[in-house]
Amino acid sequence: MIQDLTAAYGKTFENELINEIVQVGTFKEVPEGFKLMEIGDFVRGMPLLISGVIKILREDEDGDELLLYYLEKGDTCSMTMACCMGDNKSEIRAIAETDTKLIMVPIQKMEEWTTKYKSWRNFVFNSYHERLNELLNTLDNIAFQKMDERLIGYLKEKARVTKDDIIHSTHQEIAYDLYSSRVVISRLLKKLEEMGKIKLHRNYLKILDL
Amino acid sequence: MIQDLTAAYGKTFENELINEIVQVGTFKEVPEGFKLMEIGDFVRGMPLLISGVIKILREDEDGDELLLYYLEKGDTCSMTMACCMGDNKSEIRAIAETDTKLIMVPIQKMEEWTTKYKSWRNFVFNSYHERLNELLNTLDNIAFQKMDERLIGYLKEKARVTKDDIIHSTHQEIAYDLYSSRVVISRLLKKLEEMGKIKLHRNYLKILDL
DNA sequence: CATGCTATGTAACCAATGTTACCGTATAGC
DNA sequence: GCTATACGGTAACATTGGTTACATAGCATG
Repeated sequence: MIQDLTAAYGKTFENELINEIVQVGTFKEVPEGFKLMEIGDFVRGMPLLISGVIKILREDEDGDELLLYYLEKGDTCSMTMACCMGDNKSEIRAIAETDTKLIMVPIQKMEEWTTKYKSWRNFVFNSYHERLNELLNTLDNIAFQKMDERLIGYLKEKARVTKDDIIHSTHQEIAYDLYSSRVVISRLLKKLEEMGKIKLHRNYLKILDL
Repeated sequence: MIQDLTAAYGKTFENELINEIVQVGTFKEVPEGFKLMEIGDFVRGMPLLISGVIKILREDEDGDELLLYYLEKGDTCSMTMACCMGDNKSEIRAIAETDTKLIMVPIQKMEEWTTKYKSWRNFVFNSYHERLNELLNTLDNIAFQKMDERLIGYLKEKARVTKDDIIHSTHQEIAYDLYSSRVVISRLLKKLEEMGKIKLHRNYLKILDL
């Protein structure tokens, strides 16, 4: 655990803090598809990502969801922090997009470390900052872009975080993430294929030139 | 200035901090419609609202805008804080929705006070927290609601922050805030009037029963 | 290979929203 | 009062995206 932590956070945190994290943190390894957090769950701990990717989703009243953004190595979930100060209920759903390693830190330590370690304070501020920008970016996409542009952006982003030009998703899964319907996504994907930007297959698609 | 500050922030900050704010802060009084911050502007200071309402807008590449949320007494702009840690350029536009009093604090003090005052730290965290939730809320509205629901929400929220059941806006102005077009808004407002929910007039409308 | 399930393709249709155009009316400034 | 302008009403139409329905193709399983 300490090697993982140092590899991912050695430049962010001083050794003393790394040691404290090792003392109180719990190491977790979860497979792709694992649900780390559900809307309405009590937030018991704060996740520090070591490796892998987590996707953060928001849900409407009918249970249909919308991808907000991905968390990657060195990230944490500001929503979690925000929840720690509010009613402690999660506003979002978190699902492992790939196999993921992370460390859970009890939320009680947050306040303590904020006073004690400058590096922790900076980390927390930076996390808020980054998440605020991610959210602003997501908002831009949804408010200002049409579905075809959103789809292209989605494919690019997914390829980036998974480091794979092949997107292992069905049209239905893509539709869920974009808060759209399968038929619409199939339609648009077909157009992208006709334009030579992607190649469609069953259960996956390959990005050629987006 | 010190009376205003104490009235708005006396419960939030200790006296010592209030005194520091008085030392380094600049009192500002701006009229309705005044542009406090433009996208791309360098962020020189952090605003602490004393009274009035400020609306925060986001813009697409064509210059069309979208209302994100309102800032009220006791609020500050987390975006500003976020900007202080990044490239210092504002991501948003800020316009006084009503006559507004505020205090500008140099951004250099942020870091210093974060170390020195627990109340300041809490204030900053709370601001981030609130703004993150506001943004999430805005996102919900845009992603999950139809224009008629968004319009109703807009009218309610505007009535709330201005403490006035009469909305002093033209249809065009409402359309700008909602990132829509005048014709669409006129159409929907007419429907709301037919349902007896509002009464339309030139340059203003009255909320009857939303 | 037969069966059945899942994923995808596609047409036809509908609803919401945006666009263009044109009109009448209120109002401010003269 | 006259006139220019801003504001609002409305019709006609285009576009986007969502819905329903059904066909076909791939693939796993026995």
